[in-house]
Amino acid sequence: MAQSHKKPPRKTLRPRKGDVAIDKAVYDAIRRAMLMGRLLPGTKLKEPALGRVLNVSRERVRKALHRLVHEGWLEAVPNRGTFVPALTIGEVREIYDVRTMLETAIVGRLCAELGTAAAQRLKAHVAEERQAVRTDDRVRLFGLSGEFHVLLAELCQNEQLTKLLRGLLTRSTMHFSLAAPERFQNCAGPHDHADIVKAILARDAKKAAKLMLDHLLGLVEMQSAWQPPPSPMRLEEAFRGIAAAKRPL
Amino acid sequence: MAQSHKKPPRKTLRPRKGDVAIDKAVYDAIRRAMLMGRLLPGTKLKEPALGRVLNVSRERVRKALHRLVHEGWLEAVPNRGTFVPALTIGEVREIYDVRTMLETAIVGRLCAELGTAAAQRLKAHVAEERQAVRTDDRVRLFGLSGEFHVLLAELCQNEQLTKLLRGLLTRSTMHFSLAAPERFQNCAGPHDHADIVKAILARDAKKAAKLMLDHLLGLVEMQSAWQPPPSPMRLEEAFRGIAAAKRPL
DNA sequence: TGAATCCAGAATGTGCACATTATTCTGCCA
DNA sequence: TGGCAGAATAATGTGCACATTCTGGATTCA
Repeated sequence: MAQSHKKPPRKTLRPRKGDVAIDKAVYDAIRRAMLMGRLLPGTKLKEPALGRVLNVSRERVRKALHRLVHEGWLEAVPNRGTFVPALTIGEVREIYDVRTMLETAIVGRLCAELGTAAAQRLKAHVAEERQAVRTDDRVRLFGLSGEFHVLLAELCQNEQLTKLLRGLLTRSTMHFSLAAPERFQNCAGPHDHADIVKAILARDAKKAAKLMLDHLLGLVEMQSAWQPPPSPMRLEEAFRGIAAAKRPL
Repeated sequence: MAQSHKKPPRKTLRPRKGDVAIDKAVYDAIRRAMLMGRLLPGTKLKEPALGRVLNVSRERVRKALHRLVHEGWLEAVPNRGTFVPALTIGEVREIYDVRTMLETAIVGRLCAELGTAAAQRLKAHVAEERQAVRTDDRVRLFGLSGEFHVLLAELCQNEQLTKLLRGLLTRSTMHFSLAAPERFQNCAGPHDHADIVKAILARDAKKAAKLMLDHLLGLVEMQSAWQPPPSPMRLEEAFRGIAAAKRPL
C-alpha cells in the first residue's frame, strides 16, 4: 500500500458506454459467418486473428466465443482453442426429432385454439412465401422458410417455447449452412407450409400433425444427402463484408 | 519496445492446471445455493463479496455469473449487477407447457418402441422411488422424482432431447426451490410415476399421455399455490457449507 | 420539513501484462 | 530421405489496474 504509486501508463483506455452493442456485433458477426457457410467444420477460431479482422480487442472476441461455445455453436478444447464443430448426421437427426415432437404438438394446439388474428398472420405468411417464390428471391425465401416455424410457436403465445424452437431451428440449419451454403434454402419449398396452414385452418389436427411430420422428415432426408465440401477458407475472406466495429477499439 | 523493461511485480500469480474444475466448482456452488433456496428472488450477487465467500478471484465469479445469466438462471442489468430472477407464475406455466408438449410425445414414443432393457430400467426406477417413500427419505425422493423425467428422455436415445429436457426440468424446479425450499419435492409423489410406467409397459399410448398431462398439470397447480417468503438472507449464510475452493486462489 | 443536489464509497467493465501451454519450424541423426 | 527432438513462436488463460457507473447518505435551499 505504501509503494511509490507512480502514474499509470494508460495508453488508449476508453471504454465507451456503447459496450453491449459491440459485444453483440462481434457475436453476430461470427454467427453470421457460420450461417453463411464461410467457416468450414474443424476450423480453428484464433482469438488474435479474429480480433484483428473484426477490429475489436481480444477480450471481446473471447467473450463472444465463450457464449457461442455455451450455446452449442462452437466447441472449445481447454488450452487448445475454439473450433467449428462437425455435426454428425446423427446429431442432426436428433435435433430434427426433437423438433418433430415439439412442432407436431404445436400444430395440434393451434388446431384446437386459433384466433382470427392468428389465422390472418398464417395466411399472410404463406402469401409472402408464394410471392418470394414468384420473384425467385432465394434469400428472402430462406428467411421466410425459417420464420414460418417460429411463427407457429409464437402463435401459441408461449415465450419459452418460441425461444426454444428458435434455438433448435438455427442449430438444425447450421449443419446445412456449413454443408451446402450455395443451396440456400431452409425448407423444401413453400408448398408444404401452405398445406400445413390449410390443415390448421380446417382444424384438422391429425392431418396437420402428419403433414408437419412428413415435412420435417423430408428436410432430414435432404440434409442427409449432402456432404461437407473439403475446401478450406482463410479467416480474412470468411469475414469479408461482415463487420463488427468500424473503428478500432 | 526499447523501454526500461523493468522486472514485473508478480506477487502471487500461479495459475494451476486444474482451472476448469475451479470454474465448475464456482458455477455449481451458485447453482446449488439457488436450488437450495438460499437466495431469494431479487438478491443481488455482488462479485467481490462472492469472490470472498467462495475463495476465488473475481474473474472466476464473473465468468460463472455470465454463464448462469446466459442459461437463464440469473438476470444481468448492464452496469448494475446480476440478480436472482423473480419468475412469474406465467413463466412457470409456460415452461411446464413446453414440458407437456415434449413429455407427452416422449411417452407416446416409448409406448411404440420399448426394449426389454428399457422396461427394466423403468420398473427399477419406480421400485427405487417406492423404497424412498417407505424410508421417508425426502432428499432421495426429490432427486429421484426429477430423474424420472430425465430417464424417460434418455430411453428415447436422443442426446439432444435429454439435454433439453434436463434444462427445462431444472428451470421449472427453480421457482419451486426459491419459493418453498422447506417443502423439498419435485413431483406430487411416486404414485403418478408408477401409473405412467404401468401405462407405458401396457403400450397404452393414449392413457400414458393423458396421465403425463395430468401429472404435469398437477405440478403447476401445486407450484402456483406457493408464494415466495419475504425473509432476506445474507450472502455468507447463503453459501455456508457450499464451498468452491478450499484454499485461496 | 421535504426534496433536490452533490459527493464519497463501492461495484462493474475492460484493456493489458504476464505465465502457461500448444504448435510449428529447423537442424540433427539413423 | 524420413523421422525425431528441441527451440522459437504463437495462442490461450488469468490476475490486475485502472476508468466508468451506480448507490446511498449528508447537506443545503426553498
